[in-house]
Amino acid sequence: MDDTGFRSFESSRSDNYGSFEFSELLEFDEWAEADPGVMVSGYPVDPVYAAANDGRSIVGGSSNVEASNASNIGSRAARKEKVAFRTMTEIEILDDGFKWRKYGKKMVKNSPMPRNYYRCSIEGCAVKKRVERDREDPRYVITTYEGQHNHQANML
DNA sequence: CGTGTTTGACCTGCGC
DNA sequence: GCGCAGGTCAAACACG
Repeated sequence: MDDTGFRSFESSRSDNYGSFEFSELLEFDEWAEADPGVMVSGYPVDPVYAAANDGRSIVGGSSNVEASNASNIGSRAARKEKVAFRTMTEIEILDDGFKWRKYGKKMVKNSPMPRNYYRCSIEGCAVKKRVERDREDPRYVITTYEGQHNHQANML
């Protein structure tokens, strides 16, 4: 497992996550902005959502999709990944092993609750995270990850 | 003293 | 071309 994250998550959690469980993967969009033809046909495997899972892997393994399409462009960051999923939890600050810095809050019309925008604190890491409450189920939190980390998640 | 959070303002894209 | 919604930035503040 030499992924970009997905480790060091076994002993940092508290009991706050008692009611923490993944409900379902809402949606995911991946697109190659350079060459749509090389787009991976699988699913976006961002180690992030597995890390936030406290041991229960929701997506299983397979995290080498980037090696498949990075062969013709020659540069990384050739594609963005957006992963959104709903989580049943009281807290909205899901600690996935990365350090997040909130950079904005916006009131969305679709939801009575404002949406929060987070960004990875590590320099060079352009991963963004968007946290918002489910409109129909306030006890659910919709977390959207965008991008991939280029460092270890071991920075707590 | 350093880091992270807060909040309003500003910018951009899209729809009409 | 204008308006709306969403997304981002930046200054000030609070906290460790």
